Amino acid sequence: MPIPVEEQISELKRGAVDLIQEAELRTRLGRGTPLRVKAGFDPTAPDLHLGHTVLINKLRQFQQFGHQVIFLIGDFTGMIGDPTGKSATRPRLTPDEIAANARTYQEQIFKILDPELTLIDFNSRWMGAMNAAGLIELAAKHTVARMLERDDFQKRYRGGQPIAIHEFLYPLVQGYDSVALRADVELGGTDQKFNLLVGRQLQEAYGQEPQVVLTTPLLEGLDGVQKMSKSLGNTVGIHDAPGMMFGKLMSISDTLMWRYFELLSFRPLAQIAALRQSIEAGRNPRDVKFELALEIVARFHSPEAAAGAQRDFTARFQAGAVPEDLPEQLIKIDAPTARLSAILKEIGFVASSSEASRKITEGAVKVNQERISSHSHELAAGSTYIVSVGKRSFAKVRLAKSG
RNA sequence: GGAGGGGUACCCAAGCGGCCAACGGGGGCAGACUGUAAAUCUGCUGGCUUAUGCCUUCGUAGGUUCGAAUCCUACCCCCUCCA
Repeated sequence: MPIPVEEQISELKRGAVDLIQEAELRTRLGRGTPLRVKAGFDPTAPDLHLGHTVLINKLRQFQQFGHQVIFLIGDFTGMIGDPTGKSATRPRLTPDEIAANARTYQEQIFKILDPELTLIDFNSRWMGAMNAAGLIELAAKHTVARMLERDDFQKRYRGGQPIAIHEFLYPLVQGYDSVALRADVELGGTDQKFNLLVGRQLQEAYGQEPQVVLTTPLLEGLDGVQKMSKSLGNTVGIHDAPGMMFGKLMSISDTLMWRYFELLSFRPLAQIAALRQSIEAGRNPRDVKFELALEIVARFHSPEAAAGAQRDFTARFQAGAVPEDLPEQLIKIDAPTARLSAILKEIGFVASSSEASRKITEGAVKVNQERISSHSHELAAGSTYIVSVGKRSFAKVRLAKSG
């Protein structure tokens, strides 16, 4: 019943950047006992997007091969703040906040992971109990020279930038987590590579077999160039509404679509290769993109929601229809009528009434499917309108006189 | 400590007394074409109850002037070279 080792390895390597060491992984898999697979997460409020799910998808693959996933919430390391990248000081979280964040994580990750094979743990469990002597013992197991091998430490050291001593503790504690958990494998993004390797070294120092390290790439955002990140506004959030999620996925380029298939789809590689061939044979890439969008929306919502999103999408863009099920928004105005530009601003379609004016000039604004060209167009209280800016922003608004 | 260069709108970057709400590029948004893709073309890209009107903006605070992003003074920050 165990899945053949080579089959596991080829699937686990899919989309991965580093696998250190492949031979060690092969040996461990060959023993036939489930591996303990660890990945660490911030204790801060999770607001996951598809970029984060690349790693979680990889955890899922391990589970499908019967391995044990340990979802480690770094509530202790959170006190330090990972110095990787910029060091925005983190506010200390209370135990209640941490517990709440852990629940949010569960809610999100169990759309991908199997709860039966997922252990959620907190590193404060062992780090909170460690005393100063233990910490010194831990610190004695690593050297400054090795620490300075890390790219950003090296740059800062060379550049005369300060490095606080406690920043060295972050990789040490993260590495010690692997010791405490007796991890067989640790997963992380490519930016975590150094920290993951420290885990290997520490396990060795503590007399354990060093963990296998597997890193996953940073997913490109919707623009196809920069990494997916909230601050760049190129994300697909896993809480995005079905229609929104579907639309965003349809808007990616054909090239990027394959990257998403590789890293986000659960389809076997052979099936993806077949999809590629079908396009070469003349199939419309849009239809293949539909398949991707359907799969992802179904994962985070439901197959029905995905099918609905596709119908809506088709109706909207191929037949020019208004989206189904637009929630009605109630806008209170204090006069019998209100200027359209003010309403557009009110519902957030434009940032200012000047922008609203520009959009009207551009011919992007419609009310009840009619293009509006007057800057002083008025909407009346007591009526309901479908207003839209461009092809993506639609709203159904009902105006009511206040007071 | 000494010498020099620089801080302009989301980013880069012109402008160096009025024609500057500020060239150009990037990014973004919209229109056309499409497969809501890409590529391409076009327009827009401070704010204000659209006004050939008003208000705010060119590191910060003052000053000169009819008039300053542009000149002067002080201050803050960044970079390069020398010691």
